[in-house]
Amino acid sequence: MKDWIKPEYRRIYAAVAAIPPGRVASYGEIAARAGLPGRARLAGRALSETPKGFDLPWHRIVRADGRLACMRGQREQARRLRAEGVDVRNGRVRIIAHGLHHDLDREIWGSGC
DNA sequence: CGTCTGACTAGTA
DNA sequence: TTACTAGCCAGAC
Repeated sequence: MKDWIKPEYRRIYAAVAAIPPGRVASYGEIAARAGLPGRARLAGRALSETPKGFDLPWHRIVRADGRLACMRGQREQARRLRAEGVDVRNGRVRIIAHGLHHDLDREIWGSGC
């Protein structure tokens, strides 16, 4: 079993684990938060090789345009996201509402424009 | 070494 | 909206 994980991978896993339930983040966003800007593919690779023992919310990672990653568990990903209250329609989520950049709560409860 | 692949992204048409 | 491009970079061969 793999014991030594690259520091970059560990930071990526940490960034993924930091995503709150009901929110989603893109691969690029994860990479940036891990101190690896512009390396979205690395985030994807890291996630595809998540070692056992890392119980990460992988379903909260989507592509930059909101579409779910074209992978084996796309359906499972949609199911888990919906279970967290994320609106998934036709294989994509609304980044505007669930992305980390946007604070939905503030929009609802704030003073508006 | 070179080449291909991929859970990616931003830009252009 | 989709399709294609260049840029990206770690593994596998």
